[in-house]
Amino acid sequence: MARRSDKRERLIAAGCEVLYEQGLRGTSLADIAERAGVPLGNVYYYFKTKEDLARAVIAQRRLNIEARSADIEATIADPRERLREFIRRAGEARTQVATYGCPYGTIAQELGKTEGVLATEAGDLLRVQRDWVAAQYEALGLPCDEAKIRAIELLAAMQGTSLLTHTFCDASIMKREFERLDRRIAAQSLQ
Amino acid sequence: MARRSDKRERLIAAGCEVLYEQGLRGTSLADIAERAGVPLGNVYYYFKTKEDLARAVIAQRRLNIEARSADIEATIADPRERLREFIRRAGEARTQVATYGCPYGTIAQELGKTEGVLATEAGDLLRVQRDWVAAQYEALGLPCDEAKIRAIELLAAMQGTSLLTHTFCDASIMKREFERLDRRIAAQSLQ
DNA sequence: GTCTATAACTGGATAGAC
DNA sequence: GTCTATCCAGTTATAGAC
Repeated sequence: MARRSDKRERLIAAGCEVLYEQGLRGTSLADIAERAGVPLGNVYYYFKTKEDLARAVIAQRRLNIEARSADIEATIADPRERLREFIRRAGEARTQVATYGCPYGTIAQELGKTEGVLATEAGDLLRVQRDWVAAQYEALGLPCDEAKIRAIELLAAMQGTSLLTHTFCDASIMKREFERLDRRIAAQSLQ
Repeated sequence: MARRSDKRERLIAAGCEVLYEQGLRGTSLADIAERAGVPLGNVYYYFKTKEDLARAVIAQRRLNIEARSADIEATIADPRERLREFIRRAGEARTQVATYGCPYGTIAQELGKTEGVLATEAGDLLRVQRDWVAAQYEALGLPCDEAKIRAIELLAAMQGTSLLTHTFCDASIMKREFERLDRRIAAQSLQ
């Protein structure tokens, strides 16, 4: 009867967690199956290959990013305040970041090295954020090129801070630097 | 007669390359042995385990960092100019960074996720750079705490830029952002 | 649709000849 | 010291019973 089950969703959710914690190469399908409470062999009914599951996990992460952006857009009208909220929300994850790194940056970096196909989709996780940030800068009156440059500058600061926060296992780094970024945005003149 | 051979050095050199290109988890001992021109089984005469070889590779990277710092110190007296030279030299690798990421940041991030023992030693690659940069800021008259904060801020900008350069495979990002950092240092007032 | 058993393969590590 | 052959554990993936 092709009755529905939530196994597929559970596998994706578990995959999100474990891939974040251990990276793709450090994770076996058995790890994911166990976390999801699904027998190993059953995974292949829902996903043709490990790469296929990874792709679904990345797609889910992307949906999360887009949902967050949409939520900020729906509740805040001023582009500058939107950027500040974007920074503030990212900064909330600092305890997790200190343990596992940025969920988007770490996967983009790991997969960017070798996994040809997945590299692009993982990179999109940063690309969509760059585009959204750039759109806010444009809305603030910057020309398209300059907006994109500023977006990269902001994302780079966030990603680099996350990397050091992770490497030094020190959430206070992220707290301080993200507050600095917030102040910079608040005060920034956009000639 | 225990005659010397350069096999150990070749293995470390090959390991430096391959680990940078593929990450630790993406690299087999066979990969390294092949690149070094050493039979697989022979690797174990020089290194007890794969982790042991990785540790030697990281130690080599650290020596490279320290040699570069020492060289800058020996040729440039002014701390501000030393920092600018530090940024300039790092920026020279931008083509490689666009392909494989920062050799220090990527390994720190990968090993920081799971490898307990190696994580610390990989993290040291960034720690020694932070300390050296902080020492230059101190020499410029900043108190110890503030110098450390500025060092983290600078390294974060460099690391984040490297990550985006890698993810977007675009060396021009690194060129532009590192030049910006250089100008910022040159103009920075240190009250 | 679900699950067990297992095939096929990869990769770290060792034994032992030379 | 050097190298070949091989063991063994873990992992992806499949076959086939239920």
